[in-house]
Amino acid sequence: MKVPEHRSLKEKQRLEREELILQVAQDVVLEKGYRDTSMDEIAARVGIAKGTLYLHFARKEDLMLAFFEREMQNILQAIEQLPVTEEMSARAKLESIVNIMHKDASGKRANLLFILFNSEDFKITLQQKSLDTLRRISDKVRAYLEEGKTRGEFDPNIPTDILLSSFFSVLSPRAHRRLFLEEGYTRQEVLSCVQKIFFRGIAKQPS
Amino acid sequence: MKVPEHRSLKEKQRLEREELILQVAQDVVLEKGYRDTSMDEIAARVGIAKGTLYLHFARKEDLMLAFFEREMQNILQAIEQLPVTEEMSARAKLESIVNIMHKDASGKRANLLFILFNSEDFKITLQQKSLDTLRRISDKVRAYLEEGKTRGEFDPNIPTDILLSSFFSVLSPRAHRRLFLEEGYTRQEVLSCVQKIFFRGIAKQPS
Amino acid sequence: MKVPEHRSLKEKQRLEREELILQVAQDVVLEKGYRDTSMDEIAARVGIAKGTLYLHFARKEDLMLAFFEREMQNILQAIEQLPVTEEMSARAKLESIVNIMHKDASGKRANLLFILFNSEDFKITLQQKSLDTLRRISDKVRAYLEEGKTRGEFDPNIPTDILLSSFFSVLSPRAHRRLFLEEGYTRQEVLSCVQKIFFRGIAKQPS
Amino acid sequence: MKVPEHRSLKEKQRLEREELILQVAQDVVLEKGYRDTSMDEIAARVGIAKGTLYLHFARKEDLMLAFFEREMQNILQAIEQLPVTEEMSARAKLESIVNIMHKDASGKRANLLFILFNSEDFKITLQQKSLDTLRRISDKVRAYLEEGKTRGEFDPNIPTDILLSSFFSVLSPRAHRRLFLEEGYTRQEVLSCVQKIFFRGIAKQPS
DNA sequence: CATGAATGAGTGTTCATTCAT
DNA sequence: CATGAATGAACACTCATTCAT
Repeated sequence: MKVPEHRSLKEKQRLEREELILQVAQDVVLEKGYRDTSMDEIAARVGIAKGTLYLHFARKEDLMLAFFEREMQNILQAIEQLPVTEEMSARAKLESIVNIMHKDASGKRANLLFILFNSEDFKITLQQKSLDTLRRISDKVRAYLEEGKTRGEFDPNIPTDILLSSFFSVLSPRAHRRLFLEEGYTRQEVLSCVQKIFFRGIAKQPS
Repeated sequence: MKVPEHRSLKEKQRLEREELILQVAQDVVLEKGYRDTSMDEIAARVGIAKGTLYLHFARKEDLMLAFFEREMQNILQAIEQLPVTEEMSARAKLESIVNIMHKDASGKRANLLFILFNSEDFKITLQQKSLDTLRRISDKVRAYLEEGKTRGEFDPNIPTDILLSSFFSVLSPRAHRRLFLEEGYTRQEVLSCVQKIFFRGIAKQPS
Repeated sequence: MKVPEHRSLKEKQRLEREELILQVAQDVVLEKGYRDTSMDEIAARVGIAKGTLYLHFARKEDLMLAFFEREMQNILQAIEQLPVTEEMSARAKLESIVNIMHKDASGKRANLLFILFNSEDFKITLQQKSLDTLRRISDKVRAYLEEGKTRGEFDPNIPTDILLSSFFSVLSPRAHRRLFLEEGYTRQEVLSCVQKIFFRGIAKQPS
Repeated sequence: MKVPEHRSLKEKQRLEREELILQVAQDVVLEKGYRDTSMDEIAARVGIAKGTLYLHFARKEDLMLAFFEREMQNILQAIEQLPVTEEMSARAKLESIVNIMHKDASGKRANLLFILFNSEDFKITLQQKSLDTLRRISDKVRAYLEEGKTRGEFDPNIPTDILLSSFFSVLSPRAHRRLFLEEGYTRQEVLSCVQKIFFRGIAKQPS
């Protein structure tokens, strides 16, 4: 009995520390970007030696990928736990997804994902590991878009690929960053307008 | 009289070289990204010494800023030279602008702007220098958006800031990159669908 | 009575483990060389914690020295247990020694000694600890060389030191490695030729 | 005329510096071995910045290879410039080669070659670059060994490969290091004895 | 003005060694 | 006694920037 407890204590501490590292790494990446985030700085901010960092993540890449993946997992889980009923419209379902993506109060999550997503270096990592979670999220959205088309909610003349691409580009929280940060709009306000635009835009046209 | 002429000759050569540097720098950035573009490589490709590069641009940042600015200038000029007549709808005018942004056959221009716009390092520079041209382009778009509202083309209930932000996010050529590169759509096809979505989305609703 | 037994049991276990460590260390060194053998890997292969390794050997050097010494001890013992009769020629005795050095079928032993003997790092250790066993082995060879001289087998005009040095350089199994590995000669073949050369070379000249 | 002179001046300085780097690198390698020789230390001892080192040699490997190759070239050249006449015996020719290999008063050259030759890391480099010079030297020796066989000087029953391997192992200056350094023998003395052993050993046996 | 050699701070990563548990 | 997490010095290599010529 003793050993398991002991182990799980250590394991718990390990996970806590790993969590801390991920948190710090996120902060630094948010401040400085992927390239300018050095393992040195992360270690220093966490308050551990550089070598210790490498005990948790064998490469800088892995660390970055870890928190990217974690965020994607969070999103995917939230999406999968969404209460979807038959009578809900496709639009309502997609709006729930948008809400999840924007939920993070500080907007950190979205920024982070965006930074990584567009980092020249990270893209390579991403391709190599071909993140499954990413695909599953986008498949979910695609499924709802197609559902909307068959239900007669959305315009069937626009290819689903293009709808998907548009969904992520307009509704991406990053896209409208400036509005919150500099222009004083609330997230809610922006979100509701942008959704309005998108869903009107893709709505099935009265024949 | 002599000296000025001499000077202006030199000045002309200087400008020609500067132009060449900017061209080369663009190519390299397109190939390798901001961070992986080294001053060495630019100098080598231009065929001048590295020191000479620094005679034209005191920092790497400045060089990058310069060609960013130049592209923006090109776009601004094209926008300003657009043949706009009174009877043209606001939508038609905005579509012309979108065309300009996408015109560049290879998509080079758009890629370039996007790379810089999202480069971790360059963002800082951009904020510091607060590019005037950028503002003037966006002012132009904003003006047309507002014109559309007053003309009854666009929904007056959506704040212009949000329309603007949406305009740039959906219509950005970069947003839909994957569709050309991996999914086999043509630029034209994507563009026309995305425009349809956007303009329908912002259209004034029948009361 | 109890405690000593207990102790000796523990002591026995300790020695067994030490033996195991030495075995594993040898294998790794043979595979990867001195420098690329990490304490981590040895510990992992033995199945103990890294800290435990340091309970047995305070430094990496010491561990390496230990198995070097052990091999030398093995060789020395084998040499000392050689059945030497009065009527055996000095040459026959020396040939037995050569056989011992080459006996190890796989050539492991010889490779190992050579690796350590020529390892940049290890040489320092070797000098500091000035391995006694090494000297005893070479003393044995020297004794036979001198015996050969007095018996009239070997040329008395060549200083024994030089004979000794030559003995180890020509007859070293490592010296002819390439011949086995790349040229397809058998160990036996090479050995017999090389011995022929050496013993003819040092034979007393007919006056 | 001016530019060429200028260039050749710069070029001369460059070569001088490169020479200095090679010298220093040799010294450090002799002191510490391949692995423990750091680029930092070489730079510091030369009195230049680390970056400057990399201006001359793009990798540590290249620097090491450069002076290895240089030494081999020196030896090869000396061998090729040897005055060989028809009536010279094969043995005489081979002795000249041995003399060249031992000529270096301090024995530095030989040590250096040996260190590199047996460095775990450098071997890889050597294999990749498959040093031509090395092969040409050994081909020269092999040619003389075979000449000796056909002339009836050397024992035709021993495969030339084995003769070659023995030649380099017995006659290698490194093999007998200890004798000079610790036992007080002169190079000349050792050399002459060792040659005697080798050439007697390989001599054709009276039938 | 043009050059390009020189700089040196900075990067990710490794690994022998220590020590609290 | 055994553990293995933590350390931190060390390494090869890069590149924007400077400056003597």
